[in-house]
Amino acid sequence: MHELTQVRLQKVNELRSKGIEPYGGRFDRTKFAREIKDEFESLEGKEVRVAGRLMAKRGHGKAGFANLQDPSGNIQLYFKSDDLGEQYELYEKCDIGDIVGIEGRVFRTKRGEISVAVDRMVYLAKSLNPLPEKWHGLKDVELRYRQRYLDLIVNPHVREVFIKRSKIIRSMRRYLDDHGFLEVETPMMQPIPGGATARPFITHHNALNMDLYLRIAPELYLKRLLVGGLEKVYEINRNFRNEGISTKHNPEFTMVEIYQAYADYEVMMELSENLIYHVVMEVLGTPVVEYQGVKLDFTPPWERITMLDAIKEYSGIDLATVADDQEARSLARELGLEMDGNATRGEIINAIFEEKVEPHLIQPTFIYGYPVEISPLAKRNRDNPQLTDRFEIFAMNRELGNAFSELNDPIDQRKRFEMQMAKRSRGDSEAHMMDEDYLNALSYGMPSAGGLGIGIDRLVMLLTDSPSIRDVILFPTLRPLRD
RNA sequence: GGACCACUAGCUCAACUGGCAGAGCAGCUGACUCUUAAUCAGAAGGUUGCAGGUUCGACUCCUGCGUGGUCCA
Repeated sequence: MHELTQVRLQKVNELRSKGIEPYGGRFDRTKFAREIKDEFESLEGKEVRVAGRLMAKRGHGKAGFANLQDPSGNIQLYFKSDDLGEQYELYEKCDIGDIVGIEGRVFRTKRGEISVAVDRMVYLAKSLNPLPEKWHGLKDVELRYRQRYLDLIVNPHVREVFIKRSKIIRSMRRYLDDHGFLEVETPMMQPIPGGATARPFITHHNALNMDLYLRIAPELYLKRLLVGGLEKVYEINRNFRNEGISTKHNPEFTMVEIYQAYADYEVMMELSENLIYHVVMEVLGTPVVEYQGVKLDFTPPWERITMLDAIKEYSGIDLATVADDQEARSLARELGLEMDGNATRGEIINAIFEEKVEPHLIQPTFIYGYPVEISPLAKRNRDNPQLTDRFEIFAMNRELGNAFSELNDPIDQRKRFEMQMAKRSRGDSEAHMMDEDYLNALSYGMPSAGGLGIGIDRLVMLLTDSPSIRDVILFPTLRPLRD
């Protein structure tokens, strides 16, 4: 045990031996720090009760100051031996980091600082471990993630990020609720993981003696609800993907998925623009977001461009004339792209897109017309069956959302699953699995529909100017510490 | 998975080309009844991420490992 902790434990014992409880109970706060400052004119001279954590202490012999931090901000406390008598010892025994309840009178110091002159103080929690440094805070990123509670105590900006995250999600919910969508919850543990291209986590149910997968997406369950007649549904919750960790990927992350019967992908484009614009305006009060020094304007309408046109525009390559897989592969070789020997035309188009176009997509943009091979759940385009009525939202070179006209033809859906199964048998562990139960649901008739998914963490990153996804997830996935 | 970088007191950081491990904050002792990064005086605090190696001598050089970060796949 550290020496600093021992000193504090000793203080706990001393307090107890004097009949003072270091870990108090209920304390009825009457004012927040912010309120005392805002309402000073009417509060001056009045009694208030505040509670929070002591963040600084400045002693002057028979008087002293401290700073109290509560969720609204900071307020200075003034302890005076003349006022407190024997209780002044409570001040002398308190440490930075202690959580206390204070009763006192509001006043302004000679230097102009609005303060509370303490008449009574109770310990609500004596802190045993020293807090990080008051001026520089906690900088070590590893410690910030492992001990997020410390990060939240000493780095005010971090608190703001997570408050903003909460506001973003609340705003999104309210918008969807107000537009007639029903929030639902579908299984996080699924017998067949579907709805995305990703490797799942596996877990085991003992009583049923069966393996279950943590979901990679809620999509197939939400579409079963469309079959069931719930025509406008959404779900905001966690997905789990068993893949690498980066500044843009965490194994568990939050998505909103939205489905609307009788709509299509164009309706979902409008919904995307309106929803995100609404959220940005409500949370930031301006449609222009500055991210890492770049200004992003979310005012609708956003640019819309097909994947093939975007490739032509940014690389000069015209892929419309590339007819089959064979031709696509030789083109990929010419471009120096490392592709699997079995790569299809659609996969190669996508690879070229990622390489040549994505780095240019800064402002919010809809890329639409995705190849059918990489879109196993999307409806084919009427005029070009090699493409689907699918789009992705890009901003700041990264994918923010994914949407399409939902494939509701059970025969075509079976073919798509079979194509995916063929990829699986060639060793692609990310390819979709066959889901007979889902096909059965489709066979009862699923209304035509548009579906949309938006990555909440990535949206929060943009709106909070956070460079890493770990800055917007309270407890990002980390390896446990070994002894 | 690969490359590169980081790891020194509770926290934030120093330590030249290999030559006595140091400062600020926090903590401790003392002074101080309007300070606010309070001030002043004093004492204390270390397995330099871990394990090896080279060397008269390693925070520093080499190898392996751990954790984290950035970039790439």
